[in-house]
Amino acid sequence: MTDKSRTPTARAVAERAGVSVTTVSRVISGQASAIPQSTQDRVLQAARELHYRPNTLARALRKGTTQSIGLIVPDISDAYFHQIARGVEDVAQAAGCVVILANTDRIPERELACVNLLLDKRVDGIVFAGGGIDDDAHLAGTDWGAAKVIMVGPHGLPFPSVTVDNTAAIADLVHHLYDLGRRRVLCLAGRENWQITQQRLDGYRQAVAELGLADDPELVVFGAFTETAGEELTAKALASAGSFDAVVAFNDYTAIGALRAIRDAGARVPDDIAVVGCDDIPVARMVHPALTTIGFSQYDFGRTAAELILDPSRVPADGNVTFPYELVVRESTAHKAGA
Amino acid sequence: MTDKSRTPTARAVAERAGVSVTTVSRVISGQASAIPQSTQDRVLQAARELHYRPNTLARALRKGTTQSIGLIVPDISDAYFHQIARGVEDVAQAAGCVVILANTDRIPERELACVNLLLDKRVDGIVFAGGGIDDDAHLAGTDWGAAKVIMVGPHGLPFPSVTVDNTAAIADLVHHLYDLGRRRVLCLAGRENWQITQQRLDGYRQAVAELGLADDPELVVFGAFTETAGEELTAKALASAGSFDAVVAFNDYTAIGALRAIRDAGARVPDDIAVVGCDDIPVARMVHPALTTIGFSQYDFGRTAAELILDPSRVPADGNVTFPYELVVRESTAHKAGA
DNA sequence: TTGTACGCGTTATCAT
DNA sequence: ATGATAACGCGTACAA
Repeated sequence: MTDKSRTPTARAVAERAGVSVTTVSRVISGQASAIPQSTQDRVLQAARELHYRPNTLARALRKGTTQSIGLIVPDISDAYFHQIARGVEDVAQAAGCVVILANTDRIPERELACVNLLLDKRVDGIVFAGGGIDDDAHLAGTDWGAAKVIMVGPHGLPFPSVTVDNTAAIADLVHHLYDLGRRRVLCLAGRENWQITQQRLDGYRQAVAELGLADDPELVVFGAFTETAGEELTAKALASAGSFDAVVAFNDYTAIGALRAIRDAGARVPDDIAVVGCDDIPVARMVHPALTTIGFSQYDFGRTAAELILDPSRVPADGNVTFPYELVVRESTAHKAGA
Repeated sequence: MTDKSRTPTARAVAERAGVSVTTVSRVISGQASAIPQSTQDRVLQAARELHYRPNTLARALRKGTTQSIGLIVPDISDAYFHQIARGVEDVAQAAGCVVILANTDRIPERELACVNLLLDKRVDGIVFAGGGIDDDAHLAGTDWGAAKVIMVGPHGLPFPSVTVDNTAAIADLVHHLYDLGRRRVLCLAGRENWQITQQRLDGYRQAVAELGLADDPELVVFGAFTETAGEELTAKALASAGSFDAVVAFNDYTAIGALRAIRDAGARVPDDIAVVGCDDIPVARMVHPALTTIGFSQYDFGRTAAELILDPSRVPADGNVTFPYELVVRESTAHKAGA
């Protein structure tokens, strides 16, 4: 009576099929090259009857691979990141892998804690999305073990990454505004210590210099990538800073906040003030006026990152995959009223 | 020279500290009730020097608990579900657990595959979100092993669930439309074989009967919970069905699609046609006109589901946690023009 | 073609 | 207060 009604093991299947556990293992895991069909059938039959499911924990312990990918994001409820998550999960699921999700809120301590948690779970790889904070020193001392790591966005770690040319993208946005007759562009730039902010800020500054736009320090303000932050920063700028005829936000949520602040102040978009965002998350085209922004596929970011983890040989020599982006013009930009 | 530069094990720590692995295990996992501080310090010191991290796989194999929660959703890139995901992950992370994510697209075969994948990973529990399909027969034969399961939304399985009163919620919506003078209400009802659709449809039908509203079969149409489906169904109804002066969509995305179709047809919301959605996802208040809808906290759904998994003793006797909802009135509903 | 036996890294049971 | 040893369930040399 070994039947303690526990979940069946390979041993149980072996007994029932009248073979050894070795044979069971071989049949189940497909290395049955030299096992006659009759034996295989008997094993599979027994396995089916017992509802046998191999214990992936034991297998992982033995083989050193867990068939799992960790996904670290600032916030899964941010549209930018759940598109990435979907891409990672689609690729993983198709490969029989599982995705472990962790949110950091862009807090360095939490980033480190999440990395360690995932590493403890012996994930085969980690997709780290969101871009680096300062120089990512808080993660520099980490022993990543055998885990493959792919970064999504700019960062300060020696791992391959998947990105777009953030600097050029923002520069294009500013050129677009210039072409519409705008000369004073308020910049809602994200947090100053985010690498994504620094890259995009480079684009803003390059374009401002190149086009001879107003270069007023008061026109560059920092804050979170949220609607609330965008609204507050814009309201404050509207009240205190010199006037401006355009807003470039480094994030669509922030731009949507700006839209609201401008409307609440009684000004019109785009007639008085043009507004552009960045990332083209799905809401960008649902708001009113629909948002002009920079579009690229976050879903493909996720897919590609996961594919590189599953097959590191596909990582390009320089360690970077750069995706194209496009300027998506909608209702929130147009020629300046009376110009 | 046992140093093969592999990741250090308890054995390595034991040798360095001059104790046995048993002692190491006790100190590391906190069962050190009877071990003198001096010994503990030596072990902890050695562990720190070697950057020792216990192998959670081995621990899980031995203890039968993985400190992980599976989360099954139709689509993580749907706002409804990523709020839930955030709730689950917040609770899990605080408890030192990890969340494994799986998308099903509401396809029965994928639901089953995801369940099995998670069960193979020996998750301690599964949060199954999205509501049942037909009677959930495709999952009925599953051996859930030791996993605790919590359903989010209506379903056909013998597990506790977290929900709102979907029937009453939709009925309230229809009453609201009635109060505004609307008498012919188009119903965009989700897929006919979803349990969430059936519950909400009950609410629509009850209200229609009670209020004596137009009870035209053509006014009830079925389709996915997407903006596209909402747009197409509404456009078709606008062209073929008798006229209507209101739309009740069982999902905000669907309602947003309706908004677009109505605008494209040259009619005005809410003057000609009032539109309501359900769920109050963040976009609902960002679109124009802002959407009247039923609000409740998906985030709390997620938190609660995770808490019930971590502490099953908190499951109520009847197995159900029902959250309150509220009618959120915005710009998409108002008294009928000329009424 | 199939089986025996060991090890993956931990924790629990019994000793001492 | 501490240690030896046997599991947990599987994969894989090595034998036969």
